[in-house]
Amino acid sequence: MTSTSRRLPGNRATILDVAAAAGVSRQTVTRAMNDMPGIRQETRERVQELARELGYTPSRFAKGLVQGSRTSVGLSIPDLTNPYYPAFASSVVELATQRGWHVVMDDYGHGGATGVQSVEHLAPQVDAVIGYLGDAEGEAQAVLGRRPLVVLDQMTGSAWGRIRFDYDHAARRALDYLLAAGRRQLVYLDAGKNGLPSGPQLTTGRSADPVDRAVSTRGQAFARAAAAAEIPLTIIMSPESAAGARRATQSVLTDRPGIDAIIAFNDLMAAGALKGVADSGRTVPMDCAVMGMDGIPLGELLSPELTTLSLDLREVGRAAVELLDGLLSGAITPGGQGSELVLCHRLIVRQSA
Amino acid sequence: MTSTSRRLPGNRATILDVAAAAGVSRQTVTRAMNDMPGIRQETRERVQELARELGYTPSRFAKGLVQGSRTSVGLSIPDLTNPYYPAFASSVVELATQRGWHVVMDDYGHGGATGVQSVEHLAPQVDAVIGYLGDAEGEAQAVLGRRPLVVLDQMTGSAWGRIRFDYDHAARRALDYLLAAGRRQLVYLDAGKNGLPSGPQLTTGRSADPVDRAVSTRGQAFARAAAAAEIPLTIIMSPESAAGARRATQSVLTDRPGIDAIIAFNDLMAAGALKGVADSGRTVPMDCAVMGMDGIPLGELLSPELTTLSLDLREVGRAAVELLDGLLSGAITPGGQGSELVLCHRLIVRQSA
DNA sequence: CTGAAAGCGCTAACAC
DNA sequence: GTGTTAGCGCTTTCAG
Repeated sequence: MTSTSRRLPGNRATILDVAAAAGVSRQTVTRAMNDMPGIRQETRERVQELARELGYTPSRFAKGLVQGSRTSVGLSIPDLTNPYYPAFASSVVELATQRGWHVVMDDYGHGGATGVQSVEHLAPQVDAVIGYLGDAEGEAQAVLGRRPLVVLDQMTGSAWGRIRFDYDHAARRALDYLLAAGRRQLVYLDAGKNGLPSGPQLTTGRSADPVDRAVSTRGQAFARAAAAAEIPLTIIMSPESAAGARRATQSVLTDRPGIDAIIAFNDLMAAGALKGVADSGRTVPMDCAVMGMDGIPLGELLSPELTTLSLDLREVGRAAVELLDGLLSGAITPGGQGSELVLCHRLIVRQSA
Repeated sequence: MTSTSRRLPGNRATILDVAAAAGVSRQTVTRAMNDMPGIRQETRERVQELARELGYTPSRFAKGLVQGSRTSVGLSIPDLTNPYYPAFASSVVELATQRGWHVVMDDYGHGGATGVQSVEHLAPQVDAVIGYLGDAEGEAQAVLGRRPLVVLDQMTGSAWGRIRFDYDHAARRALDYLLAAGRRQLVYLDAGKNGLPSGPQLTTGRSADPVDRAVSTRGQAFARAAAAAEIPLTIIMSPESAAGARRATQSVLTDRPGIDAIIAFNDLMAAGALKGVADSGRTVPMDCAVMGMDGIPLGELLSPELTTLSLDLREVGRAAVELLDGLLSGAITPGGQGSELVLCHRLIVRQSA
């Protein structure tokens, strides 16, 4: 039996085991392990060697308890599979790391979990949460108690920090551009549950009639903008995926051959729409323009390259981290100055529109 | 001064503060907070109310110390910006969550950090690490001591668990396919530092001459396969990005107009190569085939859709998590049965080759 | 139903 | 240089 196989997996060695093995006090072990002064080099090395043999690893809990550890922030994300989120996460992780924070990631979309459940999962482990929680029914801030929560793209709820996007601005920019380019038969390809192949269609415009509840916040902004511009806008629903968008696009193009512009809920769906338009034998942008929303790098790789309402995800990540930083330090108070930010999309014209 | 503003941000309320405020013992507070039996409903509610007002949150360190918390695993990733990694991470997070594990994510690519540094960063916070560490010079397993490390795509080092990819197999499959399709002038577009616009080129094949050190593991596998098939293969280097690959492709196509197939280091670079070929006025796949490697969803969104050596990232994630699970439970021992897995790529023929 | 005591593993402060 | 003491905030065990 070697010294390394002495203990069972669950039975981790403690500082006392090392101290006993080395015939020193636990304090000496601490000094050796943390490269602290006031210990003879020889002792230090002997203790470190023993620690390694015993497989000793300081308990992060005991250490955290006595030292107060680095702050760790939870990052709650609905779907890492949509390139939007990793791009955002990448930025958050980078900036958090710069501040010495740890990031605990939760991708909650898989098991059909909700944003609030994700926060509940993260809560015991973190000092704060940044997240895209969806339109949470539950109260995520309450779960966190006194620890700050920064939510993105959410209107309701009582999160301490909030980052919103000005979809009305984006919709106006998009419509202005498309209209100026002579587009007249516009479709908004929305993300939603009831996305049957020939799903529900809903036309608005030339009036300020309230839009169907199923329509997303983004879709509603476009409906408002269309109404204001007095042009009709057909809203169709599809699952939030490229494949879903492709099918929905094929189907709407069959139903309404005159369509000359499609605005998609996000870039991923726009990529699907691009395919769908091509499937129908049409050319983008000549026969039909396609516009995305998000500004993820993917857009530049498509052919034709995607015209999109871009968000600069590095800036969004920076905004979230800085807002959280302010909340954590007390420089920003919940509901106070700077606790709510509104970011605007920028229209990036490439080839697809 | 309200009761909620009583304490400073750093000065978190402890269980004793709540107990004092409620006029009960700390044990009663514990019972109230954790929904344990043996407490009157009225007392429970009163304590919970007070706790909320004081912004009391149980210290995760104290709790972990006494209870031994959920295992938390570090996920070390070089670059969330390459869609390959989030696809992998997504799978790992999902499966880890199913097991009740937490995932601490570290995207170490930004600040020019190395994989070993990433592990050092993660180490105080986690019970194990899964990671793409690159070809680490340092010894990451040593940093973790007795806690398991599972590395992917790494030949050297003494990680307890290892998942490798059979690049020789992949290279043979690719070359067989391309050769059968009549391709004769092949280029391997490798990822590497010295990727000048008209960077170093290196031709191999018809002999088993050892390949330049700068060439990646993947590139070397292709060089071996080309030598075995006795066909020449030109290896060029480019930065590991779509933009870099695009430039490198343009430049090699100018230098060597006869090229009829490009195999890229990964799908992201293949996307760039697609653009580069188009830039040069050629058509894919007629004039020049393009083949990627990874099998990320992006490939299906490109035009033409990318033919690629695909890996099924959900399976890779599953393999990593299951290997770690075995290591954690002792079912798999370092260096023993099942501690090293080799996964094979599958050729997915779409449109680009 | 509630309280008091003990101790998780570690480090800070002070002895020796 | 090294050891001793105290205590971080919580839950477990055992008394009341």
